Amino acid sequence: MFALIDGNNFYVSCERAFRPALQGIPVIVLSNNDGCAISRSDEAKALGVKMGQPFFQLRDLVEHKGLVCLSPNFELYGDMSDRMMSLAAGLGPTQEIYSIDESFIGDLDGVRDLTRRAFAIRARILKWTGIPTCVGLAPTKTLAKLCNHVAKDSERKPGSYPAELQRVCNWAELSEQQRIDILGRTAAGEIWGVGRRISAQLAEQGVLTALDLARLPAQAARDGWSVVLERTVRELQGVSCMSLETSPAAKKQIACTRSFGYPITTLPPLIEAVSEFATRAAEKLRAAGLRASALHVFAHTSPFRPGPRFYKTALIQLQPPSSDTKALVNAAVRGLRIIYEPGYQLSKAGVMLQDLCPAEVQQGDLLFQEPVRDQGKLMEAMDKVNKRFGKGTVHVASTGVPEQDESGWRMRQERRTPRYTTKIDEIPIARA
DNA sequence: TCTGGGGTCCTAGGACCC
DNA sequence: TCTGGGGTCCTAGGACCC
Repeated sequence: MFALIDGNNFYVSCERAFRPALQGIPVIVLSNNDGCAISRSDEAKALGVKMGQPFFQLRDLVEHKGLVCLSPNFELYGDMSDRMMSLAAGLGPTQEIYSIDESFIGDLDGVRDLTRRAFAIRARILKWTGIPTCVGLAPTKTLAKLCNHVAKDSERKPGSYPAELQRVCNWAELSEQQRIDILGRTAAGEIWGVGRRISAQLAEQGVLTALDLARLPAQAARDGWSVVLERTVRELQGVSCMSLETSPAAKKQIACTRSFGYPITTLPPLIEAVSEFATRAAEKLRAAGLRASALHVFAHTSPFRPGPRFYKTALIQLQPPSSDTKALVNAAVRGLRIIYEPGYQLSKAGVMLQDLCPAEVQQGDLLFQEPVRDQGKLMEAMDKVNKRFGKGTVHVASTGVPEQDESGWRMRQERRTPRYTTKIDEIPIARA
């Protein structure tokens, strides 16, 4: 048996935990650039705010319906997540932290009173962190996800599922008829692993509900789609195909990418932005104890706006593999100069580090020893200073950036205060 | 004016090898 | 001009997740 415990409207719930005045009103948390909604309270969902909906489309709701928009505070959410996860771990012997707001608990076979224990854990999480959660319990991860969805929706949308399944839904305690009923009420696209594309293709074949999907022969799922969908079908049929990943897999890629507040049309601000991304990425790389052998840098125009399209990436090999900010910034800027072409309104850029390897120097790996040792001290000192005094206190200068620069990127950097958010002092703050 | 950021996995197709 | 079959590796692109 698996449990899936996850926080309801997680980022909004984190904000609410410290600002009770946000309870009961429509609230959303916006993305980095205040670009779009990334977390919505139930009230905001009821107003029709969609996940990922751009902020500028929400003006009316802000003005006329009292929608409150908050800029994100990812450090807070990370802290709250840690607390929630350690409490959730109390439900069973093994835990997989699947995302910032979800964890699977495994090896629950034979645990007595599982449903009651699940209620107790969610009550404890609510009491100690202020985060409301729902729990799905089932013999496969996919069904646990479904049960979690049922637990949430039956509370949020009365009538969608039987009311007694609110908050905690245990597949093992359902009758065959109840299971069929639940699967039949759930759209195939709601199932974990079935996204927009595949659900459209399934619909063409007459597979509309989770029940239809569960009744699809596994081989047909494989032949018509892929082994991924086949696994999903089997899991819906109660055959566990996905095990618990208790230790996080080694990172394969580290990225830092951003959309710009304004389109960028010239090279200097782009160099500045990309240098910043490479710096952030290098910090993450060192924090993970890794070096990168390859760096991708990309820039592109907005897919939402008319005009000439530009979408290019450069791949720079790093030999020897490095975690040195100077080396990574240089590589990123070099790549950028290769792909850059004037005449485009660039909306987004980023740096991705790939082919990661452990930072420890292997015995006999003489080639790497000198540079790694030298870089190490300086970078370590930089990380410490930046951790203590704030991001970017010490940084690597990029070549070729003019002193004065009135372009979009800098404007965005200076506009630290979000375009629209509820001011912190307008809302009472609970005890920390 | 304004549309997230960070990931993973799978597959198809090309290059290359014997 | 005719022109095998099987395997591996790599990469790009697609699809998905939160």
